[in-house]
Amino acid sequence: MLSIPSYYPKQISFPKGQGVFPVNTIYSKSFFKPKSKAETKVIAAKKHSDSERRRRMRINGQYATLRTVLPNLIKMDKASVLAETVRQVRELKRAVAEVEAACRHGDSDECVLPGGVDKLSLEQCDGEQEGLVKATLSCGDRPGLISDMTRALSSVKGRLVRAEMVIVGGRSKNVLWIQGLGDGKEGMVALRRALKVVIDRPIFAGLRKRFHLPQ
Amino acid sequence: MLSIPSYYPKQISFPKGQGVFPVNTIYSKSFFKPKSKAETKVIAAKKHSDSERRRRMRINGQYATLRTVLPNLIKMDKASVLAETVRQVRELKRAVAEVEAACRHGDSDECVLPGGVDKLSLEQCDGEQEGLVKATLSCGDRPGLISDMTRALSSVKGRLVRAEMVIVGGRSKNVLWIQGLGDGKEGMVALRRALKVVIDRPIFAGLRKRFHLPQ
DNA sequence: AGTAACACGTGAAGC
DNA sequence: TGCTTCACGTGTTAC
Repeated sequence: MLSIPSYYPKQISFPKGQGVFPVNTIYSKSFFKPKSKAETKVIAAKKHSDSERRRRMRINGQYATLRTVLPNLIKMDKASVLAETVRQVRELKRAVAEVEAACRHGDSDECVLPGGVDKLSLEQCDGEQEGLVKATLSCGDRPGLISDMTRALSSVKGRLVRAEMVIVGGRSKNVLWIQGLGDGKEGMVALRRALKVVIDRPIFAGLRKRFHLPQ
Repeated sequence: MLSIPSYYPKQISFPKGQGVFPVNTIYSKSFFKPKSKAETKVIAAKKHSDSERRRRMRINGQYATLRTVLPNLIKMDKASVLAETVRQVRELKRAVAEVEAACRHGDSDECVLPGGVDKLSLEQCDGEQEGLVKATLSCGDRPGLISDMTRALSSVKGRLVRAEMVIVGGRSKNVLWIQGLGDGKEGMVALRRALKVVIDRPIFAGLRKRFHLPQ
């Protein structure tokens, strides 16, 4: 534990100019072009220590940010800040993994019905309506499933005229009626492909990849 | 970017013992009790630089751990490691918050049915069975809801003899028949209190508190 | 007192 | 070559 020492740089602690030679921030305003060996050395040293100070400030700035991002990090020394960060990051990753697992197949005792198989079928409705297609898809329910379906539909030409959806036992069954796909089979193909993506998308695929979560 | 310099401490870089006076790890095995000013000074300096080295090792050890915990941190200099950590931690927190929000009320377009109000009602079954109580509770579905109910039931005296559960539209309706609560109304009161907790529990309350998530 | 944490400047090494 | 990053030892401050 630490109570933020006062010797922490309040601002930019500017050069004290205590060198033997006149040295300023621009590192060489000397009019004598042929600088002496000693002078160049001092200038280089100054430059060096300056950039080192900048580096320290960069690092300490990130420490400061880190302290604001995660709780309970203020008043901790650097080593503890890092250790606590590691701990909390692990916890966060575990949390995400757990939530994901919970959303994927619900609680174990919640699986009263057999898992079922993901299915997708398209069907041309010959009847009163012209060019009406009925799409039936069933898959595991997940947050964002309907959003994904909406997005998929907006990527094809037709428009949704009716929908029936039911979620039970952690699975989702959806029947969609789409009109105006076009005459050829291109519309059907595109629709099938788009909906296939929705069905096949793993839950939180992005999260899993981004943070190297298990499974 | 950085390609892991070779001057990284391979192992414990032990004292080189280059001082004017014999100095070892125990910092003073000198037989001459009245240590000279100079000697104590050197010993103190050694001690100081040693503890500083230990501090550095502590910090660098945590950097190493951090590099293994989060992806894409290897081959990054310290400042970038911290910056990337900040970025990824923010992303993780956002992810948890999003998932939580998604699980809390589903996607906005998923709310085709009115949200409904959380309800809990207990009812004494007068009939063939002795001391049978029917509890009906409906609330928003969430991961762990059934676990919570199970826990709640295990905390009261009676035992579950029958249950009906249905989840639709992100909401969960549950009817539980409990037997052996006891004759008085204490059993009913306890059961109601336990189930009330289940209904009122916010989703992922723990996560939210632990990581200071918004809302 | 003595310990712990920090900033600083410097030499070394890699690109 | 210069620029960057690091480890190191030291001076300083706080408890």
